[in-house]
Amino acid sequence: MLTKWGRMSTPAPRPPRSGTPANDARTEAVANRFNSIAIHLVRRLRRADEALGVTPSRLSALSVLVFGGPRTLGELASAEAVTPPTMTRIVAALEAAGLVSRAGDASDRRLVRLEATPEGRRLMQRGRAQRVERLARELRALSADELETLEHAASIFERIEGDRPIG
Amino acid sequence: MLTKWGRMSTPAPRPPRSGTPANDARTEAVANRFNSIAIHLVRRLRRADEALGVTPSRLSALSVLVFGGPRTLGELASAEAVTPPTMTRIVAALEAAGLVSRAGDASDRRLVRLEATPEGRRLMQRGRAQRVERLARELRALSADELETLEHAASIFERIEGDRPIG
DNA sequence: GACAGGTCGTTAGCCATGCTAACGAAATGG
DNA sequence: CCATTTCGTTAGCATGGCTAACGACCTGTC
Repeated sequence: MLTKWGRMSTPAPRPPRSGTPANDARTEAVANRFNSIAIHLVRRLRRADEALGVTPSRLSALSVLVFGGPRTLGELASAEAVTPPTMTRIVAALEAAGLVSRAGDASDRRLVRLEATPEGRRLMQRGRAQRVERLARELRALSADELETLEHAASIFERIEGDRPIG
Repeated sequence: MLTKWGRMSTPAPRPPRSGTPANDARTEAVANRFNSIAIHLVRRLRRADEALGVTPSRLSALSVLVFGGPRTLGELASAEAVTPPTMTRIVAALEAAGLVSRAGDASDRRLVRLEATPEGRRLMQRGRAQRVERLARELRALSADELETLEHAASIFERIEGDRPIG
């Protein structure tokens, strides 16, 4: 369930591996906990990104271009799981900031191809540490085992979400 | 770094337990990955909550009242890590929906005390499964070990964030 | 070649949620 | 009593979600 940090500290019981109702309750509890965690992480992220002068959604889109390479606006919208009008707006801001450049497509004149500018790339590199400094600082207090747990959990989430077509 | 799911699959090296630069890079990488995960989870959550007719931020605040008990508006804002004006607006919507009730405080007339209504409580219970059904469904494909990893990771995050005063 | 249907990105409008600035009411402390 | 602090609200702005509508372009069929 969606609730405050620390309120979900009731550990779910260990069910068998099969998809039993108890297992369903367990996965639901996990999903609820991470939904709450996500909301608070995004709020934290928003505050950290203020120092960079770029918002989380914009940086997320820029990151796709920087690390995933150039793509069309529709592909970027799909990759970021938002509608094209939303991405149009985000890209317009990135362009205005000189972080993304836009070009047509020779084979299909409807398409808008987007690419990170050198400045956009530099900002991703430079801002990388600043953006997550606060969270990273708190993660430093964790043991290596705990860090490994988080890394493993991150991989699980990325695998789940990675099922989506990248385009 | 903030990027698309599946792009952070490069495992960080295993550093020693001490706070070395390599460990700093590792925690930073973990922080970056979870920041990206959080953005996408919230987007997914937003779509799921549409069925309930209540937005994620509102449900998060309601959840605090339902499970954490009544509190002042300022306390709720603090618990949710937003400013009082923002919480004023969120609470106004919850009140309009009959999910939260407001009262004065006998010992300090400046204070506004908030409490979940029976309807708010019922909605939290009823909507619980619906809200995270999609993510929970995907988590069902995980092994028990993986679920345990996620549960452990959730507890770590909740501990980090739980350091904040609840008020 | 003509045309219907589909695709792409943009514009407009609406809503929600963050923030800051400003303010009035109430409480606190000297 | 009065200056300062605290609390919640209002107003304004920016951002980011969405849907609806539209024009430009592409594709497939006749």
